[in-house]
Amino acid sequence: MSDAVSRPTLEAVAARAGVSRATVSRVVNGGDGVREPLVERVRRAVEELGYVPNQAARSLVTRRHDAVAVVIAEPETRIFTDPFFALQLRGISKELTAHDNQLVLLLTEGRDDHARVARYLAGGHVDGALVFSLHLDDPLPGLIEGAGVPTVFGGRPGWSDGTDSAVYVDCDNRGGAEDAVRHLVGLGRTRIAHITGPLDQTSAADRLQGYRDVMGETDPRLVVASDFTPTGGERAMGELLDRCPDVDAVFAANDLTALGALRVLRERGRRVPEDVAVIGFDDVLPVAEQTEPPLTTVRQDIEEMGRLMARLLLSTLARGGPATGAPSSVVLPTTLIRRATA
Amino acid sequence: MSDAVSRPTLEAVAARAGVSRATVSRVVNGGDGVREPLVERVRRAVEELGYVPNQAARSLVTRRHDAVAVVIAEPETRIFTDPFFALQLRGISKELTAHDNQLVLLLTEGRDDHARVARYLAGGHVDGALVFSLHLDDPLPGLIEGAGVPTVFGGRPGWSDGTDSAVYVDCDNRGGAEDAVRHLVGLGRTRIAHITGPLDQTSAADRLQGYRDVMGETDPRLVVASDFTPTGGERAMGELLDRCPDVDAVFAANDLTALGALRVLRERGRRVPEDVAVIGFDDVLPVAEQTEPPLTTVRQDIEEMGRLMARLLLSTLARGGPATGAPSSVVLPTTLIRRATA
DNA sequence: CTGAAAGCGCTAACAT
DNA sequence: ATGTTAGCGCTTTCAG
Repeated sequence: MSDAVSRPTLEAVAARAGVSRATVSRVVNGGDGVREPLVERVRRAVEELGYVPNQAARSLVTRRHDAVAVVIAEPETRIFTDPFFALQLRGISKELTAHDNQLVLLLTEGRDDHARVARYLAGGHVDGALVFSLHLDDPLPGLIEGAGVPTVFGGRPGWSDGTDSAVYVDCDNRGGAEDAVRHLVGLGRTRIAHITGPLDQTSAADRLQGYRDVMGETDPRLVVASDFTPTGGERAMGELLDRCPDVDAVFAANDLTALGALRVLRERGRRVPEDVAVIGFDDVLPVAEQTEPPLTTVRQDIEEMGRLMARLLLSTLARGGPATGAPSSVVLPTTLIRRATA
Repeated sequence: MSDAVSRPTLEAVAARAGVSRATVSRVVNGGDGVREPLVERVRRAVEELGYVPNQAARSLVTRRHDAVAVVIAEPETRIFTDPFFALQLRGISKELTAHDNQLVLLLTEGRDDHARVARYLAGGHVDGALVFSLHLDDPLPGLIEGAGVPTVFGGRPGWSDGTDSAVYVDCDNRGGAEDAVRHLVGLGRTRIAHITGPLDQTSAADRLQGYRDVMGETDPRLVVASDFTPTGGERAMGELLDRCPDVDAVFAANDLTALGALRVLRERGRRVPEDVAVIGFDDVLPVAEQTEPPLTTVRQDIEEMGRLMARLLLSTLARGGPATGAPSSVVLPTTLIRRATA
């Protein structure tokens, strides 16, 4: 009820414990250099008064907030279809929590929101930022750079300038794609198609590159662009069947796309994997395990990537700025998970 | 880069504009009671220096943070399967953003995290809280009550004491369920089953109640408990078919459950809706529109519920505490969306 | 309408 | 090892 008024201050605790504010502060912040009996007395006073430090006052002097922003700049509705973000968020949340940091979520709905986000980051409300889903033409990285906030990106950023300086966590999209396609080749398939993701994202572009690495020059009609969604996958698969009725394998850019593709294949009476083998990417369990038949896919450890991003950022912050031997980007390996579709 | 050091202060702006700190503060906070020429001068100084107010310093004196916590206490993995939370988050985010408030996300993974959340809320880091997914035996509401932070709940809380005081936003689960079942009855179905959600959540309990309202006394074997997940829906549908092979309609507690049920029905060779009609609940588009056949379901406006929760909380905060004519809970209507399964 | 001054609650030198 | 003191950057009376 009437709380704000009555919150005890350091002063109050000090009075109660019969010590100075400084001593209480020391105890509250770890208790180093304070003798045991005093520590004990202060602890009790804190307990009795239900003292909780005022974060604003603390931040004002330490210039730290123990909070990091998570910026999700997905203009489209993918966030709401793909468990990807939720998983990543969970990893981030776990890691931040373990280090007593708070997660400030910044969702952007479009260009208009970019300025707001930039302003917020520049405002020094948070110690750092974790940024997702950049597209090639995204103005956000520039704005963030300008804000001067330590940042780790989720997925390799695609813009050209200053690429080296950007720290990111990604999975080996290209290598994973190569594995997938090689597997298809090993199965004896010869008309192997690829349904891409949005090619203005590096993850999609890299997977396409992996496909090309293995396939070399192929019938260009075997590559059809899509957008990481089930509906997009359906449309693309439809086109594919129309253009190349003899297709005998499909590497879909992600599991959701594969889901759509499977649906169309079934509708059109193609047996999977007998007539057409299918491989996805991500291994988002609720999707991949539940398709019919269960999806063979390239697994990336999404939650771990989230955790890693947070860890990287926190370690950067701990070193006091990106200057001191900044940690570098991490690219995690992928694994091909064989289920029933290939 | 080296930013924190160089961030200009009110003082700097004041100096540049040739006025006092107080005047700058007034202008920055709306400019009431400052004459136009001065306002203009100050604005320019702010612009030129790129001044951004220090939130910590401001909070220290105003005792406001312009931030609210969103607590998602979903012990299970539902968050990562069901677009429900993402949609709600989006609604909340939009509303908060519109009022210059920040969203602090608190994800809890289990009982251990409860204390942490309670401590955080009690710590006065945020002005209020939006809390989700309470189960009947959840200790969180009590802890939150204790923290003395204005709170709005997502979904009717189920615990018995002090229920009246809790403000929540929910949809008319019972009424929606009644509509669904009545529709099934109108279709001439007589063996209408219900696959429930987790009955320790009021949303699931209320939907079951709605089913009972219409069905009255029925074969108890027609009601089978589940958990809002596709896998749960599969299992439940399987049991149902074993126990009551003559079932001719199913009202599933949510769309994901319906998804699982549809899968099993297809596997077992039952035609939908000819042999068995199916209705879901939620109308989460990516799910409901994409089932085979498209799902008839009870729609609730999830994003709007999120927006409403935020609006309610903010208005409470604006009035300066829950005391002054606190806004009361809101229950939104539902609509039956007829697609192909019933 | 504007300025001067007093803190908000805390940490971090600096003394002791 | 503990206490004293000086702010962190801002808002808000209170004078003028």
